[in-house]
Amino acid sequence: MISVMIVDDDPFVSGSLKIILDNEPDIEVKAVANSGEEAVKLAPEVAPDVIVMDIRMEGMNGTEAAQKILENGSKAAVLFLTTFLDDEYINKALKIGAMGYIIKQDCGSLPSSVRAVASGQAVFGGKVVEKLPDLLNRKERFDPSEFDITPKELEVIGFVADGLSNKEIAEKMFLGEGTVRNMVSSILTKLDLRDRTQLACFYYQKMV
Amino acid sequence: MISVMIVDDDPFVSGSLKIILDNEPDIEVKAVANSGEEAVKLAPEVAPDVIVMDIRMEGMNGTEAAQKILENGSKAAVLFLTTFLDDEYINKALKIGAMGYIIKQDCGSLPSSVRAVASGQAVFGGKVVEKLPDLLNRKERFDPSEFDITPKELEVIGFVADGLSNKEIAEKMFLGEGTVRNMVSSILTKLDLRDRTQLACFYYQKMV
DNA sequence: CTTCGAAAATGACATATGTCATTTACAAAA
DNA sequence: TTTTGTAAATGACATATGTCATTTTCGAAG
Repeated sequence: MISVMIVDDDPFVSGSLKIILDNEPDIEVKAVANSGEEAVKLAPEVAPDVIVMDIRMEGMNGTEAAQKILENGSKAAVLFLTTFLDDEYINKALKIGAMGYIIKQDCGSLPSSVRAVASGQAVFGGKVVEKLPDLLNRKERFDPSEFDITPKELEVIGFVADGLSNKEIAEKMFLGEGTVRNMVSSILTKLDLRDRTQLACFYYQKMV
Repeated sequence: MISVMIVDDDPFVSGSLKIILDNEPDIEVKAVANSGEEAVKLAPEVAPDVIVMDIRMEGMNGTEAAQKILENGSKAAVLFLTTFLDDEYINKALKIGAMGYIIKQDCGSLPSSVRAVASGQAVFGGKVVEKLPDLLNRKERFDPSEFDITPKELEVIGFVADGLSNKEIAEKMFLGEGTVRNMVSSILTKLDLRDRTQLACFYYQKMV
């Protein structure tokens, strides 16, 4: 028997979820919390196997609540429900160790998702997983040609973003240190940056 | 009733999987293929809801076979089995639109994973999902207390990673420039880094 | 061959940076 | 009160960095 706690600040939603899950023979809804705060309070005494939680809530939101709960030593698998496909939320959810992230709309698959999560697998809604490859492959939001960045300069940028000094870059590229210095200078001018640290920041924020 | 096709070049494994799945009342193993090539052939006539496939196989491997099958118009949800945690494979699997990626070892959860996949959710083995945040944004968890990083130093790190100079940081924090300089120096020593650019890189790779 | 132009290199310079030893300020503990 | 520990600041120093003007190299175009 899988014990579940439901967390949603909309009573209608949490009620519906309870009905859906209680209808399953091997799932039992042990508690329903109407806020993140309440969930944090209830979690230790209820000790559910799975927490089904809305990610958007008034007051303490889902990720915050889940984080607190997990910090408090709960071994529950957290399954987030959301109406939105928000990269931010996905990232946060993954970071705090959530075991699932599915879309409210397809609540028909909720029971099987709960079971999978309870058995230690991670579950993501189909639409969510479609986004993963893009996130994985770090798409560039930056077009080097727009700024007249040459291929060699692009290489230098990469090295700077690896934390290498001009001297080290020079060795890697078989160039003089002064040359690299000039190239960095040229890059900074083109990108309107001040120093190599800003260049590294730019790289991680806009390029990678 | 969920129809399944099993693909594994090890007859013992595919046999075991068949037994496990056939034991479920709502799952039916319609076909067993012993190679990627065979799977590609069988898929159109079997038209399974779910394909449970080993990712490492002689000849055509799992991702290649799955790609072919999906290209041929199959609407099956592909659930990969693997003994390894290989970033390469995860990436490929996600890219071609696989709906699951779980570890052979925990085959106990296979039925619930199959159900979840069949209902349109994506499933990842627990160990796999632990890797996702890193893959998603190259961030490992970093515990400041491990390195005796003080809260104020943490703030400085953030400013450095915004590309601010020591002077600018000093103004923001109402400190002397020299003080900030010392703090940066202290941080670099603690984290075993050489300069602020490396610190910025560290921030984007390990923190945030 | 000569000319041309881009890439590479050099040298000089000002500034930012990182390290270190030392001092000051200040609050908590004795 | 004095003592003590820590954060903050200072000053000195070597080095790295970024800018700029200039020169060299070298291959392609004439």
